[in-house]
Amino acid sequence: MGEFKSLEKRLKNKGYKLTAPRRFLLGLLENNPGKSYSAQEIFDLLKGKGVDFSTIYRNLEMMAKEGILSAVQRENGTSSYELCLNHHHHHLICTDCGATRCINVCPMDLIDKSIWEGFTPKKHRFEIMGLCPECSKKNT
Amino acid sequence: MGEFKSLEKRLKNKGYKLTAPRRFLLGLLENNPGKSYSAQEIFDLLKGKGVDFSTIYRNLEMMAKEGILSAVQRENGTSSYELCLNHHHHHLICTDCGATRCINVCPMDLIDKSIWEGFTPKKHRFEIMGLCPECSKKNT
DNA sequence: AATATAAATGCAAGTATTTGCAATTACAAA
DNA sequence: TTTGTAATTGCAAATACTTGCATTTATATT
Repeated sequence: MGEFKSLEKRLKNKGYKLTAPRRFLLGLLENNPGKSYSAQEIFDLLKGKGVDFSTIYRNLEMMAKEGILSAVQRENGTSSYELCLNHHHHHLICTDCGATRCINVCPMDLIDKSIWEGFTPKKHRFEIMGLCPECSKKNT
Repeated sequence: MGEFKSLEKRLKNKGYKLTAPRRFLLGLLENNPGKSYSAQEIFDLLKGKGVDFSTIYRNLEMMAKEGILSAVQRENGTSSYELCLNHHHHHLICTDCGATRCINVCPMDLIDKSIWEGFTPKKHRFEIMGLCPECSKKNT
């Protein structure tokens, strides 16, 4: 709740308007911490609110760019998004049920700086696909 | 050349037919080691050979699954592919000119095993986006 | 509270990706 | 070599993703 309010504030501080679609979107993510959704999934969940797909799509991209959401690439290449309340982190992604779990290790902190050889790193992507504890048991 | 022959053999050994589109595809990648191409780029380069886009698309996916090609996700989400002659590796990707360079460090070797907590890792993705040495200079 | 105005939305069109299927082709077996 | 058969292809249709633009809406200003 407090967190939710502050997310709306963050949007406004960055100069964005606080519209109904954006409230729905943040509300959904806020009420499901740790879950990540694709644009299509959010569209389905918000059916009845009359929000257009493209609006969801554009807002997810915008919020990811602004650092309000973090984007996770699923195995099939589609992007999913979740609230990014904390600091920089990566994800374990269950290929069976889709659950994600944050991990705090970042390979950029671990690798040897000598590999760059003139390359200037800006961003990176690191995701681990596999089976979550529950699905690991199921699939034995 | 020798390598090329063996790639065709690997396809046959796995039970795939050696068709004209597949020869074109492997030939192109073989002649441009270290370069990675999207399906669309290969389609454009093979214009005149009369190969359908969907054929290229499906073969790239197939060869990636078979470990003949390695798939690299570009920043915008589209997949590009390159010959995967060596062992497991990751990439530096220039966001300006698109060049890729292989690196041999793998985060999976570096991270602490205690993070799994019941999760069973199967695959992972690790890519570093930034500017290659040339583009680093250009953009100063 | 009314108004001006720039941002955001919904719609529809555009592009890109993926799939189903009938026709074709590689290749194993005769 | 010819033939049979399943894999593969090209085409076209179906999805999925992205964008342009006229209309609407949030909000700063009066």
